[in-house]
Amino acid sequence: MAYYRRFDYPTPDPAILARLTEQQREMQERIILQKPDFDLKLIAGCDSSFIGEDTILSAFVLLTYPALELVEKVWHVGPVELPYIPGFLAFREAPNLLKAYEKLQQKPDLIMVDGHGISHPRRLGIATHVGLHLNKPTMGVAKKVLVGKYKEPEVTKGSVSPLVYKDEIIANVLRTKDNVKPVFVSPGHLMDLESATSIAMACTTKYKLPEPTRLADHYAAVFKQEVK
DNA sequence: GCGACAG
DNA sequence: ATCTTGTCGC
Repeated sequence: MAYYRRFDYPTPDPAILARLTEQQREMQERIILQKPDFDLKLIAGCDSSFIGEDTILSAFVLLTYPALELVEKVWHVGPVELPYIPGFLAFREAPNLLKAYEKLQQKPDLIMVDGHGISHPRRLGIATHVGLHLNKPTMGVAKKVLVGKYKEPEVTKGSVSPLVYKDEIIANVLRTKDNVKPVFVSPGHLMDLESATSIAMACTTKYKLPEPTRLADHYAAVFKQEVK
């Protein structure tokens, strides 16, 4: 079987990739990056985990802000259509993520997504993709870089360093815990880099991951066990 | 042409 | 993402 670059993923149909790339280019025109005008009271976090090869479980948690108390947690299981392809993660995971979102009784003012926002080759990381679909403020918190270069931030919590791509700052590399690998914070949609960075920091307690993402991660694992 | 590559 | 034990350091 043919493989995609150095990964063990089947080579996707070039025609399909061309279509998805075009779709991202169209969506790119609708991205709005600005200081959010909301009064942040409820913030959501989401994450997905896989159950087998082509079945995904997505979880959403809803927290109060700035107290960060859990008020709701939901999940949804469904099939995935595409293999993982760097740059096209949203087409694989967003559909199921959105179905889980619909199950929330209350809707958040902002959604923190695990993955990148505009720190993507075409500015369409999963956080931006989801924000455009819901017309809702979103921001991304990723554990690894996708594109861009940066200098390692100082090892103390709170240190930041810009992630630069094509002469533009597309994210902030944020140290959320002393001597622990930093996270990459970027605006998704209806959001700006500065706000995203300060909110990520405000949501960080004693762990590396900001609470919305950390709890979504946690419950995704818990729900996964219950489903099995 | 050779690497790099979210989850 | 996922497969997986012990181990080093704060």
